[in-house]
Amino acid sequence: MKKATDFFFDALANKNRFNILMHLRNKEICAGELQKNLGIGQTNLSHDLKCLLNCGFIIMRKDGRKRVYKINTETKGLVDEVAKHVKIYERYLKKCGILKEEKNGRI
Amino acid sequence: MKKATDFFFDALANKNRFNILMHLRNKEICAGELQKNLGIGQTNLSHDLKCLLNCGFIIMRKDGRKRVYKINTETKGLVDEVAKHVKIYERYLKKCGILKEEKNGRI
DNA sequence: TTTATATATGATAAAAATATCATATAATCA
DNA sequence: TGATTATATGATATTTTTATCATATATAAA
Repeated sequence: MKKATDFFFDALANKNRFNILMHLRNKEICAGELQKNLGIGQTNLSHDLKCLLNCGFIIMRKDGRKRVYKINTETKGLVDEVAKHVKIYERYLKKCGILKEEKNGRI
Repeated sequence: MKKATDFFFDALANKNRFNILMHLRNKEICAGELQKNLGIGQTNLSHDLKCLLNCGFIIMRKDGRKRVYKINTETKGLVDEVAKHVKIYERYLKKCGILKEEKNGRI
């Protein structure tokens, strides 16, 4: 049985979803615009936004036929914290040797 | 090409690896003891410890034929922060509906 | 009230991560 | 030195995650 921490990382440790959060750090954006900015396919984006929404990381309001998304305060704090840590450990992470260098690639 | 953030989550968002960090939050432990406490297989544990070590999240010292591991300060801060956030969002995460409820299971 | 735009849904294919297996090394002790 | 304990390594099987496809719905405008 999965625990809250498992769900937390399932939600956050996804490239597309984390990118969405990064983009929402300082402004509200509608789905279509996110799609253009991030280059995520429409279907994936929709699934990912719903996930983030259901998890409570972002909030949504309708504006005509668009849906406008905004990050919530605590999540913004966490995303900033993660970004900070990534910067600190960047050089180690990139030469870990256990984590795969490329998607689908050899170490 | 993977970026630092991708490696960061590859390293941290792994159940075993995050559990190891949780266990190392307040004390040093050797590999064998971690194995007993966490119920991870020897091989996996070894791979995971090496990963965390290479990423700079933990440090190691040899003690006879044992290897004793300790979390570093910044990582401890991050792990605590994550634990805090998991607590805040727990109820939402568990009923996301997009994230799978069980490994290998239906939503 | 038909058409267009914006986004959602669910099934499955494709890709990636994790666990397991067999074996290797390193340190200590008899 | 040979045996034992503690841990590491690399290849591959297994499982899980992510992307894609086909289609649906919701809102607005013509």
